[in-house]
Amino acid sequence: MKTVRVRFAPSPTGRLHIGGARTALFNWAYARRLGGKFILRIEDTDLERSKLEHERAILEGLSLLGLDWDEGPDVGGPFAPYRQTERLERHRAYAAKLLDTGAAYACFCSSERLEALREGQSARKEKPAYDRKCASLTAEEVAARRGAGEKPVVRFRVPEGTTRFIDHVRDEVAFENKEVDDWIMVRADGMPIYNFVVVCDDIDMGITHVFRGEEHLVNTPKQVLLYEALGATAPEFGHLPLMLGTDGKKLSKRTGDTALQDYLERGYPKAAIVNFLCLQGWALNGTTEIFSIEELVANFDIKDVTKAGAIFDIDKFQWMSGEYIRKYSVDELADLCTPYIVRAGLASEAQLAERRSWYLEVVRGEQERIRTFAELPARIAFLFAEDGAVPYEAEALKNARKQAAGLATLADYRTWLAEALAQGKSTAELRDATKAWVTARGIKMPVLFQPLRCSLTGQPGGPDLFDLIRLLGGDHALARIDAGLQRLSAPDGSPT
RNA sequence: GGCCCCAUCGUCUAGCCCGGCCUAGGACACCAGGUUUUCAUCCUGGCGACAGGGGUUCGAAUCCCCUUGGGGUCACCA
Repeated sequence: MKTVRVRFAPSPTGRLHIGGARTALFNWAYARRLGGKFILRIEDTDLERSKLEHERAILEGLSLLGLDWDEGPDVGGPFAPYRQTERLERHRAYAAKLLDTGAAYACFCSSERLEALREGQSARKEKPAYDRKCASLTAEEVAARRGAGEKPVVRFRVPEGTTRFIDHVRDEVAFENKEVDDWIMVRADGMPIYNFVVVCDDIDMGITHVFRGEEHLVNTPKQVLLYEALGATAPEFGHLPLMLGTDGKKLSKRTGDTALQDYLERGYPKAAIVNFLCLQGWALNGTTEIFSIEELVANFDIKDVTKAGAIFDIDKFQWMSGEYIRKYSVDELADLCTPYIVRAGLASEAQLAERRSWYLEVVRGEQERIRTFAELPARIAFLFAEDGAVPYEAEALKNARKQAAGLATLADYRTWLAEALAQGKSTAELRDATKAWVTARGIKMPVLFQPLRCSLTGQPGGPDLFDLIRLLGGDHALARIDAGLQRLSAPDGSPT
């Protein structure tokens, strides 16, 4: 059994697409499961759009997800280089060989002619295809036109017949060759094109399995034909179902974030991203939703991948993210959230470090309420607000005002609390004593707690109020109650 | 439009390859209760699908065909 060699071959023309991340993940898992090699290759033959910064970002994204590669542009390997533009010599040699055997031919048709050709075809409702005008040029003609300075493209001469290949996701797929156009392998400027280089490099790098997105399914016959023309054995394929937007179409910016980076910035834990990606087209056993990347590796098989496209369900993703958030220790979660708090401008990293134990309490209080790291700042912003100007959310205000006796109760409680605080009551004592105080007055808990919560936090929900009083500090809590007494009686609850 | 791929709850899926154990299981979302000082967490319950039609078979979500629907792709992009 030959060693499995799979690759992920992104083009550095933008940020890492979330679908690309899943493709990488499945390739990686397949290699790791079978003890094979996972190779990273950069497809940068599109000189216009390829950028080194994109390449760096992509590598970084993969690393963050915990995917490591055995060979690649940064780590090298036995088949270096791993950037396609650095392999031009090899590609040229293959092209020359194909030209030599007649499997490919030079084509001098201009872009303009091709465009006109296509226009005419589609106007006549014919399928757009090259008319093979240059397919029968003699060697002499080609040489003459080259000599005259004309720059031809190189086209693949598609033979007759039917092309079949193994697809591990959907069994065998077949295409009639007559449906395949005489596609361009090399541009007029000498730069080879994707469908051509990918085959050259996969051959040179000994790639045994090609798992990629379903949008490449129609490219496959072109490539398989090329393997045959080159006398090479085609690898086995596996076309992964597309990740769809809520409109049911290929995930695009129209319907949601498409870049891995977007989700990282939105504060989804990496492990949650990996876990969720697994579920788009694959299932561990149908009942286990939460599992680790190690479990993926131990159980992954390309044959178990679903055939149908999967709509990216952000609701489920957020739920899963929350599950991961709750699994962290408070300490870890605090560290993970820190950048988001800093970015929101609530506090600097140094300030949070200074008040580490306070910060940990804050995080502990919100851990079961947030689903992403990025949700924390908005939830705790009230802690950093001016006592007299805590923003009141409409819902909080409504809840507070629903209590007819709320204001009077809060006023009385304010006096009682000041006294209790002065006595140095602990949080637990304060909590118990307050409940006793409420009970003694013969009123329901919310009568006090709603206006109190609104005054203190301005939010309709949140952690235990006595934990909050400790976090705020007694003086601040009292100041906020004083402000609340005023603001709750004002028509719009605005700070005075 | 041609070609190709696909088709189980609203969504992600298990089951399908090797028909019976499926009165189709799980999860998210949603709804209703419970717990709670609120929100959240947590717990309980509910809603909810084999696209349609033909076959094959004692028996089909599972096999075959057709229809319908959806998607992908038709570049000197990848």
